[in-house]
Amino acid sequence: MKEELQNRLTDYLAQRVSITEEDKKMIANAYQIKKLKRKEILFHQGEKCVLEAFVLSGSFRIFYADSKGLEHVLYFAFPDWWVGDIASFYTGEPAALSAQALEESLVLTIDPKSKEELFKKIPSLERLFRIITQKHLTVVQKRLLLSYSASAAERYQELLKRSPGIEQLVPQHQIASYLGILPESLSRLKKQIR
Amino acid sequence: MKEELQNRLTDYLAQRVSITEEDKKMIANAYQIKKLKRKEILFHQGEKCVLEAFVLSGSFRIFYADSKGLEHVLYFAFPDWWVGDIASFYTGEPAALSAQALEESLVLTIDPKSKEELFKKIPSLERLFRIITQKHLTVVQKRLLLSYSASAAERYQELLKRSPGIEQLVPQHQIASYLGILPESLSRLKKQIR
DNA sequence: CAAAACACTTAACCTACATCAACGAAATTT
DNA sequence: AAATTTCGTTGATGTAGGTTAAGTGTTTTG
Repeated sequence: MKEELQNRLTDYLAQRVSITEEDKKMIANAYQIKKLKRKEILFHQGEKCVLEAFVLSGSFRIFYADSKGLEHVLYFAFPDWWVGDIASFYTGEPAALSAQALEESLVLTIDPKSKEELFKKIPSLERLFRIITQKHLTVVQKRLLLSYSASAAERYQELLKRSPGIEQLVPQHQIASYLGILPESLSRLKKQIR
Repeated sequence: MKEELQNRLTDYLAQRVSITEEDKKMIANAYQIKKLKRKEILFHQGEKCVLEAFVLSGSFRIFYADSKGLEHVLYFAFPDWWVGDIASFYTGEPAALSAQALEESLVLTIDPKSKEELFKKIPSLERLFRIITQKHLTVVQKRLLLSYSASAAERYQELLKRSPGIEQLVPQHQIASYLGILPESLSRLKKQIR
C-alpha cells in the first residue's frame, strides 16, 4: 500500500527524466506519506514551511491572507501537483502563504535537507525542478499580465478554458478569490454571461 | 575589452556558485556581446525568442502588448539582471513578451543550444538557474497577490521601497504601466500622497 | 434529524481607476 | 534652433467591481 503510493511519485518523475531503480529507492525513502482531513492546514502563513508536498489524492487551496485578513487564492492543487512555499522552504524565512486541504487528501512530503541530498545524489532531479519552476513562473507571469489587461469576466473565461471542470471541484467563492474578485461580483458576472 | 565584459558575467556566476577557470572559459565562449541603441528591440512578442541576455550596462523594459495594443510592463532590467522569454527560449514557441532597451545598453547573449551544453558540462550552473528562477517566481507571486489585495497607491509605495531610485531611472509612464494603471492615474495618485 | 454554519444570489449604493480631452514643459530629432 | 515627438498634469465624466445588507438554499456537525 505504502509502496504503491510512493510509486505514484517515482512514476511521475520517471516519466519526465531518466532515473535508475537505485534512485527510485532513495526518492521513496526521502518522502513521507501524510493524510489530511478536509480543511486541515498543510502549512501556515507566518510560520516556517519545512515541507514540500506532492499531491496523491484530494485537492488544496494555496492562499495569502492580506493585512485586513482577507484571503486570496494563489492557486489550487490537484493530484500530481506540487504544494509548498518555495521561499520559506529554501531559505527558512516565514511562509508568505498557507495551504489547506479542500477535502480529505493524501500527499507525499519532503523536508529541505532531504531534498538537498536528493539533488546532490540525483542531478537530473535538480534539472527537473528547474524546468517545473520555469513553467510555474511563466503561468504566474501570464496571470499577472492578465490581471492588468483583462476584465474579471475575461479572466474567468480564461480559467474555464484552461481548467475545464474546475467548477465541479472547487466552490464558487474560492474561484472568485482566485480571480481576485468578491463572490458577489462573480455571481453577477455569471448572470451577465448567460 | 571584450574579456573584461565577459569577466563581469563569470564574476557574477563565481560569486554565487563555485566554478573552475576551465568553466569560466567555456562560459565566456558561449556568450556573445551585443550592443543596443536606445529603443532598440532585443526580442519581439510573437516571434521566437532565441536568446537569453545578461545585462552589462543600460536598462530594459520587458513588456506585453494586449489584444487592444496596450503595452504592460512586466519588469525592468538593470545591470546584473537576466532578460528573456523563458517559455519561448526553452520550447521554441512564440514569445509572449518583448524587450526594449530604455537607453544605450550592453548585454551578453546566449542561444538555447549553447545553454543546454553549458548545463550539461557545468551542473552547478543548472543549480544556480534553478535558484534564480525560484526567486523570480516568488517575486512575481507576490506581485500577483498584491495586485489583488493592494490599491495602486500601495503598490506604488511598495515599488519605491523595493527599488529606491527607480524614479530616476525610468520615466513615470513606464512605472504606471508596471503598476498596472494609466499614467494619468499615477500622476493624480502622486498628488494625493504629497 | 435539528441546529448551525456555509454557499450563492440579488439589490442599492460607493469608490478607485479608466477614458477622453486639452495644455504646457521637456527632451529628441532634423 | 526649429520642429516634432514625448512626457506629465489636470478636469469632466464613465464604469467595473467593491461594500453592505438581506434572503434562500445547501452542507456539515453535534
